[in-house]
Amino acid sequence: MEYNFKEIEENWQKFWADNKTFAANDDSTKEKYYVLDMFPYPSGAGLHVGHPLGYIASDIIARFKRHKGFNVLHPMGYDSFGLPAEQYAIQTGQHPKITTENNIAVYRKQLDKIGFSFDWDREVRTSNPDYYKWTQWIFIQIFNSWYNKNTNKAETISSLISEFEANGNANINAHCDDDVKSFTAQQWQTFSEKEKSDVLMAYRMAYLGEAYVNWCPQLGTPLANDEIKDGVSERGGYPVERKLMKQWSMRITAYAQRLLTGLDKLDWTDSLKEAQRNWIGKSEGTSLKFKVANSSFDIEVFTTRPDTIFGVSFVTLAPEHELVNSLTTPENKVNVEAYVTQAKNRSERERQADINKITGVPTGSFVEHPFTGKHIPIWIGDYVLAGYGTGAVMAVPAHDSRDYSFAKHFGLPILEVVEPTSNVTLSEVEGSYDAKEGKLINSDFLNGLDVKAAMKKAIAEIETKNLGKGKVNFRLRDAVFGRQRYWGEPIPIYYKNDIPYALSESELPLVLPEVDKYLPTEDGEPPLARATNWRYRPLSNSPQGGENTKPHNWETAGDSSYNFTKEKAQELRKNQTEAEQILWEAIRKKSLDVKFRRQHIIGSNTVDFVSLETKLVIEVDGKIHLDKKEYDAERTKELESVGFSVIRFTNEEITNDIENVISKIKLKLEEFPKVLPSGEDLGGASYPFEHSTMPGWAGSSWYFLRYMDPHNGSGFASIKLTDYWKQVDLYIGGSEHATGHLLYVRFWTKFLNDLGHIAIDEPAKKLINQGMIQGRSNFVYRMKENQNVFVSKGRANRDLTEEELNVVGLKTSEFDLIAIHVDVNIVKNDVLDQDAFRSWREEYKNAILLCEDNNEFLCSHEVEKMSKSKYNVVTPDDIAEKFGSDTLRLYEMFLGPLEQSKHWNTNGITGVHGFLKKLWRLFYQNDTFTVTHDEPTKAELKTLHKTIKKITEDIERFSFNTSVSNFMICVNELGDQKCNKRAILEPLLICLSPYAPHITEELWSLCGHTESIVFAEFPHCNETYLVEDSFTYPISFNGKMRFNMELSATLTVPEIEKEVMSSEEVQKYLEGKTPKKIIEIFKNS
RNA sequence: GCACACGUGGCGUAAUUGGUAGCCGCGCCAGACUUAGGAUCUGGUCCGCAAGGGUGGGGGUUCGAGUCCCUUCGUGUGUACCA
Repeated sequence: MEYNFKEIEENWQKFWADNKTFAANDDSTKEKYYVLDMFPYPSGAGLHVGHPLGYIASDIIARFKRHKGFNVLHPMGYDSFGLPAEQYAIQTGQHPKITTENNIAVYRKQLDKIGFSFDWDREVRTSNPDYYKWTQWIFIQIFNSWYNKNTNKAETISSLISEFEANGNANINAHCDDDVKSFTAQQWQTFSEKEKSDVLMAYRMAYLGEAYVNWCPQLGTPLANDEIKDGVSERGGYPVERKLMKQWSMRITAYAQRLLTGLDKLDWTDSLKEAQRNWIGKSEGTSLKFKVANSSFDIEVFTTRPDTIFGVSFVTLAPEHELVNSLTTPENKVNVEAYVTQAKNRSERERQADINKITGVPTGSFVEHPFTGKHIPIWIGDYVLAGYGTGAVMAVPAHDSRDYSFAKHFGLPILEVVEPTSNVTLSEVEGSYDAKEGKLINSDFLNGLDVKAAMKKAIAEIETKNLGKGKVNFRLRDAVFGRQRYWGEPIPIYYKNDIPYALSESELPLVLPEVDKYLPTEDGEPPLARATNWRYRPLSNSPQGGENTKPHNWETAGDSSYNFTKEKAQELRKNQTEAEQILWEAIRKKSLDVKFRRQHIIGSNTVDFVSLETKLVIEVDGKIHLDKKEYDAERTKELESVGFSVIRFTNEEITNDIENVISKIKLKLEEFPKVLPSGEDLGGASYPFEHSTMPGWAGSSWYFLRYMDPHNGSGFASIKLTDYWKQVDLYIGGSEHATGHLLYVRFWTKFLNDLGHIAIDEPAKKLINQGMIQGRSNFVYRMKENQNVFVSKGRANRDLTEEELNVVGLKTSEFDLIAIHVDVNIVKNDVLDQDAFRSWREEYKNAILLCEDNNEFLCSHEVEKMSKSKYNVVTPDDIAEKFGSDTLRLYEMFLGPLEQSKHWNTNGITGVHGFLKKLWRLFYQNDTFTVTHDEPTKAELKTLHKTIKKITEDIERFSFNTSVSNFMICVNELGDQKCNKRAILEPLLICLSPYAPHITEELWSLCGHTESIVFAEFPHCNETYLVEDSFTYPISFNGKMRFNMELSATLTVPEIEKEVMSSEEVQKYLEGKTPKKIIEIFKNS
């Protein structure tokens, strides 16, 4: 029987889905194993063959661990907020929600086809209100926290407030804004609410602050540093400029040191850890004050080379430095102002472009050298960054290349203070001598010391003289958290009298509202400002819901679903039950002194009766409610969470004794006195929400936790489950997230750990980067002279024949060619399918193709990124269609080491497919399935156990390409042995099943098993089968192998040596000489 | 510029710790079965007739180096005025 992969794969995929084979168990005695994949953004282009690479690898591990008896958590979901869907929405008006849902459907279909063992019941989507409710909740925790440097932890803001109330901020050692003024407890008490808020803002971990941001006008949003590539936006390639904006930011810098030291205990790739280290950019140095001559100002600089203090020949300030104006002398005023304006407007891109262009102006002021008292000029230069260190440097041109270029350009003095110790002399050094090696010269008390000693002495001297102190600086900046965009999580903040307040937990999720357009408003406000009536209404004192006001926490905020519920409510009002009718008349007649509404919408519920003033809900439970106890309880809980109380009556109670019911209601009303709107809230005052949304990294910074408890309605994940699943044991993802996502997720994990919400402080124990798969594009050459003529690659430089010249319509063979992309799917091994080419596009229908002598048309090729526009996209679906998913899985692994980047090329795929066919054939004889119970031979056992050993080792070191080879060797050997024995083939199927799950399930069930192979125990290697009777020893002379000798494996070392030395061959190579040394090497020794 | 990674047949690659370089697959060559093959199967395939030589180049450590060290060239990735 043929290997019918299509049928087999569809059947087993259905089986796994129907039986929920891969559901992880939250309550298991098995050891847990958590394998996580990179969170995909569902783009419109769907998956190409590069995407599944990591997923296949992680799936192999997940399946392997199941065979090894682990309780495996292997989830998948979508990072479904993001720019592309929004850009598409702007262009087409299509709601990003719809685009996203469609894209997800495509992804899901593609993923299912590859046979991944995901637990789909745990799927999460960051754009789901159920999910982002908790993203918002975490934001509020961060907002309500400050970083205590004494405990080296984030703590809740209430501890800070109590300290302020008791002692002011004198004893507080916090990671906060630099310019916080000190105040006493008495002063704190006198502060207005706004003042208090402003002070707290300087301490909050999530804060609203003025910051220079990388503003991208085209995208209408600021971008984080890691979203900019080469001075333009990573997405779309738009220019980026610097802009001072009020922005939500996160104090990730508080964690800089912990993020750095935490790397040491992580089993992550070195290159990735290195990238994070560089990004955090710790540098130890000294901050040092220079007194400005004839003035009371000091300039504080940061330097890593305090030893070169005597080499300072000028001081440079960043154009944004706060002292620029004060230090500029009248005669320099015009120049300085012009320079500062120009520098401020210079966009990031311009700065990138003329990186070597040196600009600057003198201020006319001078500082005094702290040791010599000499006057040193103060300059302004944009090579000094305002945001790093103190925004000012002491320039030592002889020993810093940037200072050197600046000094050379403006003719400033260069003072040499370090003499190299190596064999170069100072005069031989071109430019500056930056190395931290050498002896100090021209440096007073530092003379003769080497650089290290000089640094220590200089710092000591600086500290005794109270000029400054040792200081550590980080390159890492606080992370900008606000995006002026629509398709993201709303930031759960509203403004009352210009003071930002966070929503309370019960008011979450703050659902993304509907807008008419996905563009900024005319006033440049973010798209959310377009949402009419989207304002905060305090729940405690204003009418909620109803026909005219949409509740602010209306789920999905979709008009359609709101209208649906509203219509439903109207309908119910018209079709009241008998009991409802009786009660309605009663509560209206009996003057209860409060106004009731019937069938009124509160949140996502329609309640039977409600008094909005007293927040009392009356529910009438018909017969149907007998089976809906749980639903009712849930509903009550929900209503209570937004401040309502609920009283229930059955139909019978009402129809039998309405008086009793009314008195019960009266009693209840006394319990809950009327809350009348008062003061500024009278009439249901409302406040504007924050209009910016969260960045893409918000939702992805904690998704690994949500998978542990994806349906939890009362928390982001229960502590019981986060304690059980703990950390991700293996994460496979691309290195492109090194300085973005992977840093932020570590930050949030540490934060949640500080506050005691989770027990771990690092998200993933082990991390592997899968390499990128690049596309391979094909080109055809088109003649410029005659656009209808295409020339095969080998003909490009060859003259045309007489006949061809006629056909083409040229007089001579002189022509120019341009290469144009051609769909790789109509090219095989660079040979063009000519018919397919003609039908590919209308304009090529009558194309003239000048071919090689064998009538083939050859294309040229190039390695490029896979993209639609290059016609080089190969989708996993194409491969699965032609060869099956098992072949695709094996082939992607076979391509090379997981971490290496590679070019997509299907040249070898037939080999892999052939292997599966060979495997299939082992189970069949003359078209009938035949496996015997015969005793396996020694050779067969050796083949099997050798393979088990190799595969186990390979999987454990993530060497998937070599295991595919080993499977091939095994099947080749078993084929030679004509082996069809159950005792051999069944263990082999288990070994192979993580790699090729469908074919192995099929053969496993054909072998008579009724249980899925997924949980079959992985076979163990029995070393005794690997022992040999004899061994072929290689004999080397001077390290070079010359010949082999087969000897019995039972021989002892001296016996072997005797045998070898007495052999004729050895004598031949020795040529009568005596060997100096004889070395025997043994396996595993 | 700096940091990291990587250079092995015609190609993708293998050689876990320094110990027989080239496994497995593609491609290619030859053969079998075939009306036919882009199907299937079998055999061969680093270079050289051989001795021997071969892991980008040069040097070193070692009895022995693809593997370790130095240097140089090339490719890729990340980062960029971070004082």
